[in-house]
Amino acid sequence: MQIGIVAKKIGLSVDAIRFYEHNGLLPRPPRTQGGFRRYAENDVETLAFVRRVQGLGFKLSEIRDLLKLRGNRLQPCAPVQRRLQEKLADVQRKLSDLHKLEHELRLALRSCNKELHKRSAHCPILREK
Amino acid sequence: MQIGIVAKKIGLSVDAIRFYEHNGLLPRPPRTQGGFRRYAENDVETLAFVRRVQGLGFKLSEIRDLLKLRGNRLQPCAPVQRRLQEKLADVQRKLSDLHKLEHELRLALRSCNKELHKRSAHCPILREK
DNA sequence: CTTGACTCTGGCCTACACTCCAGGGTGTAG
DNA sequence: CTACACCCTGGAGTGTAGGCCAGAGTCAAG
Repeated sequence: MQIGIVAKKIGLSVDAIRFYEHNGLLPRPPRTQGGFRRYAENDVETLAFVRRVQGLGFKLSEIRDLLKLRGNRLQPCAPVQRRLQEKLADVQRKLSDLHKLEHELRLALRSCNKELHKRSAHCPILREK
Repeated sequence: MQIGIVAKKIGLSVDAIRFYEHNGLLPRPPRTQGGFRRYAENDVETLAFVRRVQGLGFKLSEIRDLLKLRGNRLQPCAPVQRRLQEKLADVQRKLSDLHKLEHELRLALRSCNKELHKRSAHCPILREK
């Protein structure tokens, strides 16, 4: 399979696939005499895995790490589970930050609303110390 | 006041202040004969404003925009309110995305847990199609 | 053999908000 | 007058995940 076919199958750009190879997320495939990359089904699965865990919020550098585990004969769950838990904790931190931010924004909006009722020309957000 | 003093007062780096000036978030201040920037209280307030709305999740380009409103004699609340509402909508979108992600991560963790109970050597995350 | 679609490499570009640096000049206290 | 801390400019670098491009080469079908 040449790179464009793989790209279409997986829904990635050709550039992205080459980028993954360059960054160690996909092994260098054999080449034709002319230098074209020749991929096998296996590579498609690897790319599918990459997409899947990317969808779980993992960075490419973290995925590279997961791919090492995936390459082992023994594929223990525990280290994967640890990474998932860390990621979950990250997400929860972000959620909590965003909830705080949401609260701040609501407070700011409320102070604007009061000022609108007063028909004042001075927005409290712009002036507040 | 020279730039280092302002930086300390506000809790910004000297570089950041120069960066803000360069990007139109702070007016170019008068200089000494030798070329040192001389800031007034007003500039400190502007920087404080920048930090405050940055804390509300606004980008520097958006803050530049808010600073224009702040420069007006009339300081109408309505446009500020509109921007706050847009920002709130952004935050809510992000919250919703993160909630979904949290859910996905929990599902993944659950499948790992089941496998651990089975004492299997094959992590479902690594193998799952 | 020709055509047209595909692929190759290398390198530069994007957004964001700065940080860090070299090589030089300045301000001020003692 | 001499330290020494501070400041100046311009430009490069950081991380993330690729996008886009030119100029050249290759593959497969007809």
